[in-house]
Amino acid sequence: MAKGGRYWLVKTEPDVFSVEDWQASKHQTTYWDGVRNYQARNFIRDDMKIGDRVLVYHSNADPTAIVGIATVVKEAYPDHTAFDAKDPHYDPKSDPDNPRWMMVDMRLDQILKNPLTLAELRDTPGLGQMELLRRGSRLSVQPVSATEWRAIAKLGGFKA
DNA sequence: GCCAACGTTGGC
DNA sequence: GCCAACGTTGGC
Repeated sequence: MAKGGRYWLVKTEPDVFSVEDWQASKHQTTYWDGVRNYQARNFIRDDMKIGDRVLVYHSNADPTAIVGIATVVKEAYPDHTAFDAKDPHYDPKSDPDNPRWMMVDMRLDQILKNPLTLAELRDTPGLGQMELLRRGSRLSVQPVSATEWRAIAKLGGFKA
């Protein structure tokens, strides 16, 4: 893994694709489709690199929590689900010759034994600046600082 | 370029 | 299920 890699957090709704679903997938690897927000797309397209580490967050869940950690294993390529009229994330404005939406592949490394709930994260000193905790934050792919990553690793009992 | 209307996200 | 916050669309 490249040193100096970046850290990220991605959201998923467990009713749609849970960390358990992910673990059951081949080689614990999946493509991260369905991102339909330009800011998140830009992170995927421009900044996510092989070896970057990723926090996996369950949104619209009970409880909402960081539930796992993952690693980027393939860099940005077109999100083909945008071209599929039957796909829930279909976007007729994404032209296959000039794709609007991108995705990366990620491998799930670990499901946390103790999920870190949103409430718990809010109570953790040093995480005040985290994008996830910002009021009204909706970014589904967001950067995490090295400091935040270390604090969360300590809380979650995984190696930073 | 402004901004109202609309659709979506996501915590609670 | 509610609803606040947000992003996008489209009329002007």
